[in-house]
Amino acid sequence: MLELQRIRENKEEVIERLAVKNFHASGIVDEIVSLDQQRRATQKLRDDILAQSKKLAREIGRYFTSGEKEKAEAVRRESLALKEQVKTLSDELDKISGTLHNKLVELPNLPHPSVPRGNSDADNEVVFTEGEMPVLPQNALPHWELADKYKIIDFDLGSKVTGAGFPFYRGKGARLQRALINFFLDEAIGAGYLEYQPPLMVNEASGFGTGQLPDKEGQMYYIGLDKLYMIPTAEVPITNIYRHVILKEEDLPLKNVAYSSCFRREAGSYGKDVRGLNRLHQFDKVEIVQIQHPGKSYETLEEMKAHVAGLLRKLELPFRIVRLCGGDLSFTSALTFDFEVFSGAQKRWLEVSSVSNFESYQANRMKLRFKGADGKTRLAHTLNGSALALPRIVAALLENNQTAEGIKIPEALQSYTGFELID
RNA sequence: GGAGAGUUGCCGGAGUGGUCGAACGGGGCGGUCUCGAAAACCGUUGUCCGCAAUUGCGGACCAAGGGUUCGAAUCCCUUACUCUCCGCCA
Repeated sequence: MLELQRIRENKEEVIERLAVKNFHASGIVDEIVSLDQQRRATQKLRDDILAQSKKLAREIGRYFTSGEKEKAEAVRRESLALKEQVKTLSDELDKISGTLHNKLVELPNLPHPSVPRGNSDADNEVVFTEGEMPVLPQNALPHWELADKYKIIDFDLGSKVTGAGFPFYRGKGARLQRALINFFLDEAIGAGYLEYQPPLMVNEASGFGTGQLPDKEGQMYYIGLDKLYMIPTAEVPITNIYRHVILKEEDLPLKNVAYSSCFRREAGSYGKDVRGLNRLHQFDKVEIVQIQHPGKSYETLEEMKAHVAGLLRKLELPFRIVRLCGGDLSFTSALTFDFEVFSGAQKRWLEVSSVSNFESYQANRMKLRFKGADGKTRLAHTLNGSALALPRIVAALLENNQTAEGIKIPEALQSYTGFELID
């Protein structure tokens, strides 16, 4: 949620910046500014009458205690008239505030000035590339065939037991999952992150806090009986730890890491994008989250990028970093860098991480603040990044490391898997 | 799932209709004292909104939401959560 003051004071800039996200904001911004004016005027009216009414109530109290019942009765009648007015004005104020809030929540976050214009992932800007492209033989297999060949992932069995997009990992496939999770967690802990194991379901307030609700309601699994949402990422529970919290400035930055399964309905996905491990309804991910001082959040974004790059380097995967264009940027993000690994047999780049700065957008929704040295309370900045999501890493590892003898496990991972080869 | 009790400020904990934003204790911050520290003593201590904008004024907030009343932390209703006992259970 954008800060009202910012909209009020920089109306034109807000409209221009949102245009980069292909969001036409002029109408709604005008409405917001006008609703805000109405709200303030109405509150002034109500508060004045309320103050008067409080004064009378105290007077009645005093007359009662001193036994002057007739005087009390007279003032009571006077006060009764005010009551109606207060009620009317309060209802009006609630209505205006509610509408204002609903409008405010419809506005996406402002993109950072460095975000390029564009409509889709085709317009994203490649900012960095590293690693050697795999040279595979003509008959190289895509990962879903390798998974089947070595009997390490069973998609059909998942379909039978649950549905499409819920695979079983088996034998060395299952161990590889565990190894990656532990490797990613250990790396994050080494970089100063505190490990959490979060709940896999969250309530509505948490879904709202990080911005999944109401925007992406249809993308989450919902347990109606208990009104709980399956988490699409650990970002949701981990960031919401700080909902309605005022931190101390010296506590910043807070660095948390969590492994969790993630659940996504992925309504509307189709085709080669969903083949094999490319897109699943349930997958595993290690997520890093930071709460940072507004003046330092972009340094932190760089630090998080460096962390993710380090992981891919250790896994010996060729990768590139992409700056998302306005059209591809999420609703809540100000600046996002995607990490993509090259999957040799599919011959395509697969997104394995998304590192974002949300500035104060999520913090404003969940009222996450910190008290500065000057005693003033300000919104903090929130950031998060996948470090990393497993399925596409596994896809790239399988495809890129396939040999006649089997699939080679990168050295950094061998102490975690306990084997060097999947055969 | 059944029965009962509870949810108050940074923490503990009073307060059952009338200046209660809230006693008292602890903690934090500032000061006195001291070479310094401790102790003691004094003062101070939340968040949000609005008006005026230099210190000022008004309103809201005692789990959340609604109701009764001139007036509610205090009474009523709904929801959430916590605790105790029983049941069930990894």
